[in-house]
Amino acid sequence: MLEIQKIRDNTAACIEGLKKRNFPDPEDQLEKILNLDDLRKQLQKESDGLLAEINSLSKQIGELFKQKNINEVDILKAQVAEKKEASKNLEDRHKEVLTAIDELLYATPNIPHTQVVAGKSAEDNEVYKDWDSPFPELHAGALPHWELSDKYGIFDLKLGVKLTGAGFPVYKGRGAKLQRALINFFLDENTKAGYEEIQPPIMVNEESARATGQLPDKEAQMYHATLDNLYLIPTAEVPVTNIYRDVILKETEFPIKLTAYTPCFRREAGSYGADVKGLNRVHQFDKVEIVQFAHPTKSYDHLHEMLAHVEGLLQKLELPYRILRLCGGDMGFTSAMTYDFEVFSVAQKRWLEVSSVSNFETYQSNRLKLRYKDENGKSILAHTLNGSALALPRILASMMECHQTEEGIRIPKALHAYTGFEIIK
RNA sequence: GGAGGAGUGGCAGAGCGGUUGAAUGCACCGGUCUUGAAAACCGGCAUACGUGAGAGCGUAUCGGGGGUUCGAAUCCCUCCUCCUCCGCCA
Repeated sequence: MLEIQKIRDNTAACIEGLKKRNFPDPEDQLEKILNLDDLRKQLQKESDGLLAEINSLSKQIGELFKQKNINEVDILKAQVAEKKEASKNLEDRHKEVLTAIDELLYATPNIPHTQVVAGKSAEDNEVYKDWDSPFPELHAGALPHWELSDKYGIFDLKLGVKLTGAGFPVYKGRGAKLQRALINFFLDENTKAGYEEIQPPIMVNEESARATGQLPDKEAQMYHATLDNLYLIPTAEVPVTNIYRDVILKETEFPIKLTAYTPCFRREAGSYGADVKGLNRVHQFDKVEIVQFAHPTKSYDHLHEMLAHVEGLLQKLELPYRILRLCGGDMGFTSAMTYDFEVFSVAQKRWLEVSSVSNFETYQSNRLKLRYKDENGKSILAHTLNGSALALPRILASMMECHQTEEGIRIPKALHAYTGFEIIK
């Protein structure tokens, strides 16, 4: 969530930023927050004063007891009782105001970076780096991945329906092996680039889900094990980022770079058509995530370093890609800047999103309470970043479609050592 | 799942109703000494919010939440976590 101090110091810039996202009536929203914060300060001042008086009276009572001056004690006790009543009321109001502020902050998205353009939807995204070579030529009768899957027996959605429900694919044979190969390939590449491999739990508690912003507003996106009040993670970002919840780092520890493979679970109801066909949108999928915790002055350097890393992966997979910088309206709620990677599927004649790399600046760390000490010993919020490197189903689909030949699906060279085969036929 | 024990500062560990935000040791930082280092000695060393130009002051926090009391790290309730024993089990 946003820092109130930042809103106070840069109100105009915050309003500008929210407008880029088409956030309705940002002036009103921020004003409400600031007014409530003023009220909060005033209430705390009153409450602290009252508590100080109570504390002081209690000490006096202690002294009087030692002196066996019981009559005086009763007078002071009465005073304390009175002040306590008032203090209780103040505290209740204080809590209410705090809750109200939180609710408003939860409902306010991150301020986009100044370079992010205004826009309403995907059409307004900037092409940051286009694919400038010809697209690979496919043979006549090239197929979309769901038909290729039937042809070569790569995954089985109907079987998933039998076992679980729609959107839970079953991978088979070389398809399953390819999944495993990709996971290992990505983890190895990420590790080589300096990311430490983490194997986190794939269920998290409420506190973790709250800290990375899945709760309260995106509750319906997550599978919830109600008996134990645990949530299946929608992305490794949740457990991995929470490793640094309530942590104060040393400035020298930056940057912290972590990578994790996990299954991801998303309920995402409400889409239809080509968007959800085949592997385009499923409820359970595998993803290798990269996460960085960075010094605020360096976070954009790291963002671009992550970009270059993901780009390298796509090159090794020999896929035609482009990089978009998302406009304000298409960016995620918590992001300050996001780049999307898209692979062009000649078979489907459209771009498929395969990775998203974002800088959250302090939006996440504020809720996480992830800070570092600067040279003056002051606590400063760190920046958090993450990206997919990479998500499996979309990549698998892209590879199937882009590398299909009349003989079968060609496996890019970089993967041969992992798959043990060079073609799926 | 059952029975018992325990959770205090970065770590270890006192305190078990009244100047205890918390002894002591270790670690860490600064200084003295030293050619340098070590040792020794001196000093510093939690977080958040409020307030103040600042020094500082106020408030809250001893696993989380609630309660008793004029006053709680200390008593009570509840939840969580860890340890020991029994049961079950990949």
